[in-house]
Amino acid sequence: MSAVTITDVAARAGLSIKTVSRVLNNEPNVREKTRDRVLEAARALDYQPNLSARSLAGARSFLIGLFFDNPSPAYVYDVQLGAASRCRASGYHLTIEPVDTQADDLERVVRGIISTLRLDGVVLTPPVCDDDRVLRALEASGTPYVRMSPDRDLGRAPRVGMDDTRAAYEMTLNLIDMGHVAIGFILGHPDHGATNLRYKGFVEAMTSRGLVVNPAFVKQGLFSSQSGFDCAEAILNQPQRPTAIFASNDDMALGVMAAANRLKLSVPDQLSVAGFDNTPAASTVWPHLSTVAQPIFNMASAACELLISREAAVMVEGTWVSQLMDFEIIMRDSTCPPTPAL
Amino acid sequence: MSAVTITDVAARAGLSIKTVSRVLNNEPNVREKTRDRVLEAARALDYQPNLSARSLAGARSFLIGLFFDNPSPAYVYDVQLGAASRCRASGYHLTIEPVDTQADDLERVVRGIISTLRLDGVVLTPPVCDDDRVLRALEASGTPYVRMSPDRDLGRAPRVGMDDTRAAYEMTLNLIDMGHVAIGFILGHPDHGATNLRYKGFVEAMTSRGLVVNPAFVKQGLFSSQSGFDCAEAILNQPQRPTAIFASNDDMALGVMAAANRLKLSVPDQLSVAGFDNTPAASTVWPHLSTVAQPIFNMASAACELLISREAAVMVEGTWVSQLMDFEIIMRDSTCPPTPAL
DNA sequence: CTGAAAGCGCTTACAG
DNA sequence: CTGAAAGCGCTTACAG
Repeated sequence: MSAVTITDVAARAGLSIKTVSRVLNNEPNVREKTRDRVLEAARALDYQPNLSARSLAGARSFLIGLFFDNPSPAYVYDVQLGAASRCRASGYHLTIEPVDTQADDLERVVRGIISTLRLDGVVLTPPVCDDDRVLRALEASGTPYVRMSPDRDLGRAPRVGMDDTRAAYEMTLNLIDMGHVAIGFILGHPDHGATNLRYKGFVEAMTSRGLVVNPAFVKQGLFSSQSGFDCAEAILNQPQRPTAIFASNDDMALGVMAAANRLKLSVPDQLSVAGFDNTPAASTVWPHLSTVAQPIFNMASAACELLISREAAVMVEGTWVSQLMDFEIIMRDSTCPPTPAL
Repeated sequence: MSAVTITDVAARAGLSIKTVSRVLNNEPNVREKTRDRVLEAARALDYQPNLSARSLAGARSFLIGLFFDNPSPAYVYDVQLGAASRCRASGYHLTIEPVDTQADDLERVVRGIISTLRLDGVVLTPPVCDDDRVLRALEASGTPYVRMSPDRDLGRAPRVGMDDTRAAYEMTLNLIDMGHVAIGFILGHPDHGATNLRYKGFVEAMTSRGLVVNPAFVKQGLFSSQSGFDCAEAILNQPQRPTAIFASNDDMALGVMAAANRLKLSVPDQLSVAGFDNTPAASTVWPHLSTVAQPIFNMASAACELLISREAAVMVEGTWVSQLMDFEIIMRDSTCPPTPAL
């Protein structure tokens, strides 16, 4: 039962608790020698500050909240690892709050969480980051928050993200450089902001290399595996076929591979397939899927960094901080140069 | 900025803060009328108790910790949903603590977390639940904890889990009832307790129906997709082939399907494949995989229940509480009756 | 059934 | 550069 308090440390060091507090909080105006004495006493006693006491007395709770609502588990998991690692480095802890963006009482729930926990900051993942009720509750309470990859209202609050357009652009370029000319594209869900950004990158890459986007090879999907399957069937059941299909997420790409299978088209020899997101399934499926890895871990840890440093709490020159992280293009076995027509 | 405190509520209700505290904590000995007056004042003021203050003054922190180390994201995600929902129902919150069971300073890290946060309880997922250093740190601090599906030392602490043997037994029975007689089995990683339990269920089901387990159809896997692939190749490249293969987890089952594909065996017509775990990939792959769904959400919420009710804190008749939850057998498209030899 | 006092372990002003 | 006092918002004994 460790009941070592700041008083014990002060007694052992022969100093006041205020001085101990100063050292522990890295405040200035402490003599080197005094500092060492405190640190040594704390170590000897294995002192651990009581978060509740710090929180009650001070302005900080050392708690950061992560709000999410059912995006993919793998996404949430990476977010948590990134956020937790940044938090731990500064003595913060992460509380997770699954919320239901469909719920009527969402605003009340969020308000309750914020005020009981006195969170120092909140990280919002899609689609929670685009929910007006959540943002309002946060703003009303004065709780700093950072949005990850928001879709709408980009200037409303601090955010971290990646450049979807450039990523789609580079993936497309990879396909073109392999020799593909006829490339199909499957759009994501029309409600998601990323859908247009990714398509834009695809079109820009094609255009930049003097290739035309064949409208018969572009279909509207919904980000689901089934929609990828349906779109791929529609594309591949035409007299003219593309030699590659770029689906704007991995789930749809898996559907494309299934459709190719059904049509006895072998991947990648007869059809190259590329996805986006680098989900776990991408490296489980056969052949392994070429895809774009989002910097999820880094985005989450950057979000916490902004919260902990309090950069997320202040506007600079009328705008909120906004940070784009580097993605990664991962070429695996589902793509190869097109087989020359025999 | 909501700064409504218990004092405000007391003032509005014309009562002392002690009485307000009694009502809010559901303590006995309060007149019905008084209770109503407090509740109304609290509602009118939109009062939210300050967790830090409650925690500092009282014996509880209203914080439950979830420790995990890199099992599958989908597993962790379900655990979190189950745990968080049970916590929220009682005004508790969940902090997540990714830990590294390979780390040298694991014990120090765990001790630090426990004492700064003053956790009311901890939920441990595999493999953290089998790490002696973590258990020791928890025990030394007197923090109640519940283990989810532990492998070793089952009597050491409270735990929740499922009956792996019976689940494997029932899945095997399903295969047999479809008409399969020659059934292959791929074992899990030798270090995992579930490996033997699942195999036991398989053998018992075969035996109970008077079928023999052909040793040539049983291979040692490692729970990885690649190991499933290798084992399946070994099994299927023999003169005699089983008509069904039961892999003891989904990852290996996906490897089996890939191997079948490579050998031009169509699933399920020429080979039925079953898995275990109901991972997301199981319902993404084509054909959808028949598998066993672990009651992960329920296990996690039961674990929190035990912590919140404090049942996890006391031994009864020399043993810790232990709870087995119901699993679910999910038959999808990767299994069907064997095709009669032509 | 209700309340006045003390105290949980820290940090915040304020002195010196 | 260091410290004594007050107080954060609750709950814990203890009275009545």
